[in-house]
Amino acid sequence: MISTKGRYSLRILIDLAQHRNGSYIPMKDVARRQNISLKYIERLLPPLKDGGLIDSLHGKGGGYKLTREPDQYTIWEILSLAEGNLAPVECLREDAEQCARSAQCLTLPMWDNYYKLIKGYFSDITLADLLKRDVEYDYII
Amino acid sequence: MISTKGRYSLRILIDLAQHRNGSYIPMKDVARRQNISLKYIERLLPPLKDGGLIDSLHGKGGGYKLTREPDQYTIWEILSLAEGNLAPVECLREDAEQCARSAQCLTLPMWDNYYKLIKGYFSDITLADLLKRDVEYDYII
DNA sequence: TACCAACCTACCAAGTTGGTCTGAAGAACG
DNA sequence: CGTTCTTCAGACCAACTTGGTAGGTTGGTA
Repeated sequence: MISTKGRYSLRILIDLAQHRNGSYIPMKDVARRQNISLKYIERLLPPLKDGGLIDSLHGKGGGYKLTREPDQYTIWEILSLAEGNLAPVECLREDAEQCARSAQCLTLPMWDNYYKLIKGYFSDITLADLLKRDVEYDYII
Repeated sequence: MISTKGRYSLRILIDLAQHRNGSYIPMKDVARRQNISLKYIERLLPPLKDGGLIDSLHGKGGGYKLTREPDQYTIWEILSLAEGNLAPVECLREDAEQCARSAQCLTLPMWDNYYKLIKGYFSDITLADLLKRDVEYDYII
């Protein structure tokens, strides 16, 4: 299951996209609109900022804003940063060392293709796609 | 991430398939071959048995065996039973009540198609497919 | 300099994961 | 009948993750 880390992060970025006007948007407003505790939101933002998805400004008139246009964010990028990683098994994580049994593993090809499949799916959807509802997310299987 | 519940369950069923001979196979043997503690294996089996994937017999000469041929098991079925459910978000679980915001939810269609995608993927792979290595799990995206 | 908002750190309750341990009960076999 | 082998049921446990809350500090603007 996708945790609140991923789901809330998506909602925060959607909110920033919907209310973007060039200046910084305080999280107090996002928290109120999205009905998420401000304190919890603050814990979700550092990875998004470190990943370069958002820009921040301290102090009065400060807040956060998107660094790009909504169609320049893929959902994969957002979820990966928010959740840490989305690999289905340990041995497919980016930072994983090669598993000793990988050559004989009967399930690894299945996990590997699964990972590619979901990566492809979420990489083809952008933040802008989510903003315009009524869009069908086509896929062929 | 797929937990050990799902991954070990798969390995147990693969083992039962590889060593099937019509009679019951004691889990002691499976535990030794798969290098998984017998006690932990015993905790994974009830859902698989309740789901009708395996049959058991008490006592001497007893153990577990598959109830069908390996090509009659889909990976989706196995993982669903072992993991409980694989829905990416709460509102897509079988037992979930309709979410109040579902009509306006900007992300629900994305989750819904994601769920269908992975369900389709794992439903097209059978236990028999895993047994014959070198098989490519084709997908189109 | 006052104010505001990001930012950092610590803390906490509840649930999940990945086990272990003890024992009961059913079935076969000598 | 009793032993042996196996499933099966249940309690227990440590470590980790999730989903928060609380308090205070820093940095920037007006």
